[in-house]
Amino acid sequence: MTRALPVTREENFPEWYLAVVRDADMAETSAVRGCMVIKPWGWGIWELIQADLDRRIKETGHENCYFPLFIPLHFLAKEAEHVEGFAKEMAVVTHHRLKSIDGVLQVDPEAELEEPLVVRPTSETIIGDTFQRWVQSYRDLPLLINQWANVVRWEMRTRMFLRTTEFLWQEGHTAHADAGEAMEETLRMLEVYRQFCEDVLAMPVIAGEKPENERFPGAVSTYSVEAMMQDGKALQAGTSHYLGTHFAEAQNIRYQTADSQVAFCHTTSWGVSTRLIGGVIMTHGDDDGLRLPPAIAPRQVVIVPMLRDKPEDAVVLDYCEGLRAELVAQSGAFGPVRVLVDKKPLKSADKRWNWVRRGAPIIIEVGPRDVAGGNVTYMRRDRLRDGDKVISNNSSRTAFVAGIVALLAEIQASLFGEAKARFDGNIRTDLTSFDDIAAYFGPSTDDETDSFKGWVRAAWCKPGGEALERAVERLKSLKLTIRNAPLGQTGPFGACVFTGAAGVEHILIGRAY
RNA sequence: CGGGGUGUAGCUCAGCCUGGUAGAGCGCUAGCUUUGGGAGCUAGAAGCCGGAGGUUCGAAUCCUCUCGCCCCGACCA
Repeated sequence: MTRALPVTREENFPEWYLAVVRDADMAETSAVRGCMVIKPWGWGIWELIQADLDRRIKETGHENCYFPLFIPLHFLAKEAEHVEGFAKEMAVVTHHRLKSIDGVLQVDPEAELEEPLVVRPTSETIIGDTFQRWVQSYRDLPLLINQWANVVRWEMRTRMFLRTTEFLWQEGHTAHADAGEAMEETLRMLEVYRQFCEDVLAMPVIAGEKPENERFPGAVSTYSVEAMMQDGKALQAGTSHYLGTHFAEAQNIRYQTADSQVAFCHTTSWGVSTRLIGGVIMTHGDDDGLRLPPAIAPRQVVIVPMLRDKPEDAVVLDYCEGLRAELVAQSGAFGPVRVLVDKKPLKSADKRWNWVRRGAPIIIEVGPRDVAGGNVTYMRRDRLRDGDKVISNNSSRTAFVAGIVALLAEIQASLFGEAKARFDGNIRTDLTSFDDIAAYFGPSTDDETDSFKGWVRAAWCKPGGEALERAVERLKSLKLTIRNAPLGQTGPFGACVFTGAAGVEHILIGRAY
């Protein structure tokens, strides 16, 4: 049983994940603790994610801006809950100069800033400060802004793509005249994320509201899209917050209404990050490496010429180039087909497996026999093997070119279908008491290689305050968390799994990243 | 910040107990063979053994201090 990775998902899921990141050439650790170098293949995926999502953000009326990396310390002090939420994980700039002292380069003690600057963990405060100047009248509303940026959160434990000290994201920030509009915006962007995850990343998610204890610091309500990884754990793939007037009051974002009253704006914020790439890996990856949905594959078709350092090579290369030209002229839902002829002076078998690990949706191998017959011999990354044997598909060149757009769409759909079946098949709805849940998930262990459990969908009475804390503590003893309360629920609901009282809605419970 | 582990070639690690001045596999480079599939053989390049101090004729190895990284816990997109 030979696979392209040194470790299988079954053997050790966390190690498998790291092996994919490394062997698919996506990213590597850097000299800076917790920060990663995103390599061309990983970056190419991110660029495609950005391009598609950026279009969706603009289509819903938003404009891009850029705000500073540094935030004056006193900005954060304004919203109490917000500070408390982030205080423990901030990078702080206190000096502006270095100096060589006794031949050692060090921070110049005389160059201390009057007020420290924090490196943004998120930009609510500095954007709020700007909005306060931009918003004067109801005619300025709604204000719909987005930015693509890096942010820093000084995390104790990091994991490539899933949780890094510095990460990349987009953060949308909007200001509205009233609660209704702001809530509509919050849910609109949540729906944009849901569609994006499913249609582009081929990653099924459930959109819902986070329980009180999982809210964004300073938010009135927080919503998320939650994806299920292949080890059964949940990944929060995107969030959208209704901030009420909390930030507006803290930062004086006010406007004059049509009848000359002064009112506070209702604001929202929403974001997705490079974490999505981690979600793609753990949704679609297999024991041969990454499998990329064509929509975000930097190269959808890779042509590997079988070169032998002989004169015949020229004919093979010509054929490859001709095929490439015909393929890139095809265009479908994902734009013009992205094709690479891999001419690197490596053995063709090595190149093939490199592209298998990277997850290129279609890998074509061209030898003299294909050239002579006008054929295309290719592998589909979504259906690579039959048992241990690699499946080799054959087609005439003309038929292959004519069918490439449909084939890519089929691969996109098949990856989604596979993930969706696993997702739907692993949400238990028949566990109606906490004891059932405890028995199902078993005792808490430190071993991350626990068997696949998926999630539980159960009714609860939506307690708040201390009652919620007690429920959360009980779940915590099983390493479980409440992921969200799915939107669009209809009753009736059974008894609350925590208290036995009448349930008011369903929540999703599972282990999480 | 608590508990555990670990730093030796690009990577994974052996050597350390019982001090004598550095090894393997993979990768890399070159040559030859092989050629519808993750090949074989031969030769070669590559490490002041995390850092500082000490013991010693002599330290990767023993002692002291220090730094980094990994795993587990508290925190999180």
